[in-house]
Amino acid sequence: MNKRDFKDKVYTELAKITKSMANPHRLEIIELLAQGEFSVEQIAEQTHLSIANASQHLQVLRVSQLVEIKRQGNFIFYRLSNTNVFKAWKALRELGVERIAAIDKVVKEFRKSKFDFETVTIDELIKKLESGKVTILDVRPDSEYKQGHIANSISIPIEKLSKRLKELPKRGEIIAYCRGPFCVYADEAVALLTKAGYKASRLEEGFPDWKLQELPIEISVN
Amino acid sequence: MNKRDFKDKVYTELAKITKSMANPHRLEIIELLAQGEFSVEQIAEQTHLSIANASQHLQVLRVSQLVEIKRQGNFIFYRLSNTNVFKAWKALRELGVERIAAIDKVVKEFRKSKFDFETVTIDELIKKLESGKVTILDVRPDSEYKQGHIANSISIPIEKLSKRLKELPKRGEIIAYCRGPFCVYADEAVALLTKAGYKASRLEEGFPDWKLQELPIEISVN
DNA sequence: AAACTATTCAATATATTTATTGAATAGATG
DNA sequence: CATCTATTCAATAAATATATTGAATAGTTT
Repeated sequence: MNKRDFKDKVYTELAKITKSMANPHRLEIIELLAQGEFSVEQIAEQTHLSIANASQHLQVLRVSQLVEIKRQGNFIFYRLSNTNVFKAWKALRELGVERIAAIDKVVKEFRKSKFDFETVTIDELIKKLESGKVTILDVRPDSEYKQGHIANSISIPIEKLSKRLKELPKRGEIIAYCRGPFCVYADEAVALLTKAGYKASRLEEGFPDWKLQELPIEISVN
Repeated sequence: MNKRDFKDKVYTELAKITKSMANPHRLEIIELLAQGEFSVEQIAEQTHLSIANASQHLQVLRVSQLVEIKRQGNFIFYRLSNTNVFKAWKALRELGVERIAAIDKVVKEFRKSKFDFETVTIDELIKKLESGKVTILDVRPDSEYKQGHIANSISIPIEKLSKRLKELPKRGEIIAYCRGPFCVYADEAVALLTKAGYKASRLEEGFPDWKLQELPIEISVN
């Protein structure tokens, strides 16, 4: 094999992997799977795809080895095959937000139009935890919380939050978090909490970002 | 704008960026531009593309804002618009090498068939620099060396190495480096040096990886 | 073993991506 | 101002990606 053939092969393979990520639905699936395992049906529902279409996209990800499966009862559960997959998604996400004004604009405008609150980064949250009284609130669905959450966080899925407000301490500050920067559960939570008189803000990033930094997490067993 | 429209817009924009990277030639161009600035002609030559084809690929990268241009005399020079572009490429590269056996296999087989030497990682090089006598050798073309190189490295472009061996100290160890893990200049250098009786090995990563870690670098002015 | 269920496959039409060719352009040089 | 040169554009044909539909499959449950 000569030098040129070698390069062609390597870049072609790398382009295949990149192509397998280069689709809006597949990126959304990757972000979802960064939370844990999901069946095809769940993935289809969360991403607003038909089952057959979701399955096709999952096959693409599977061929390029970005996801793995596990059979459980009648269901097949998909998960990311490695943290490197999330790392690549995160790098693309950060490149996009920083480079493409359109993305930053859409995110900012959507948030401002509906919520307009300050956000807190992971670094800022770490500092807050050292000094003050902070309650960390996980507003993702229960199954995602169980598969891994920030240590000492409280789980109240967003759709139950309005009825379970009394579980939260009135004193101190509440930081709500969810799947990632494009997930709006935490925004909705902050809106609700602020209206109810709490001092609340959202974590800019999501649980997978926290986990990637090897910050303390908990997993529910059974 | 509702939640779904918001998500669709964000993921569509991110997929556009990802698509703009998802081509073997464009990935190769990105890795090349991580070394510095190049004219369209130079890019076409380095990547074995026709000028028109290279130009088209560069337009794709330009539209998605991954590269920027600068006019100088008759030439237009392209460069990466931001370190986030290299970060994304690096993340994809590492995902590929770790996930896709085909890539790792091609790289290992190509090296073994022609060279079969040990490699040194950046972390290992840092340790070596602290303890022993190490000569760092940059075998990239002169123009790339000038645009940035590892501090205290010696520049001998690969095609001149055989005639300039006497410039290198016989005592101690020589670590050769070039553009990145898929660049073979450093492999060729190690083969040549070993044959000439030097103790030599190549740096696994390339100059951009060293720079990204904010390790000491030098830039030639004028 | 039959029935059931979640998932995958296959076929199709449409849209997008790619390399090639040759012409057009914009800016520099004489 | 005319000429030159590096780069870009436009048109094309071939290849690849996508969503939809309905049928097929593989594994579970009864």
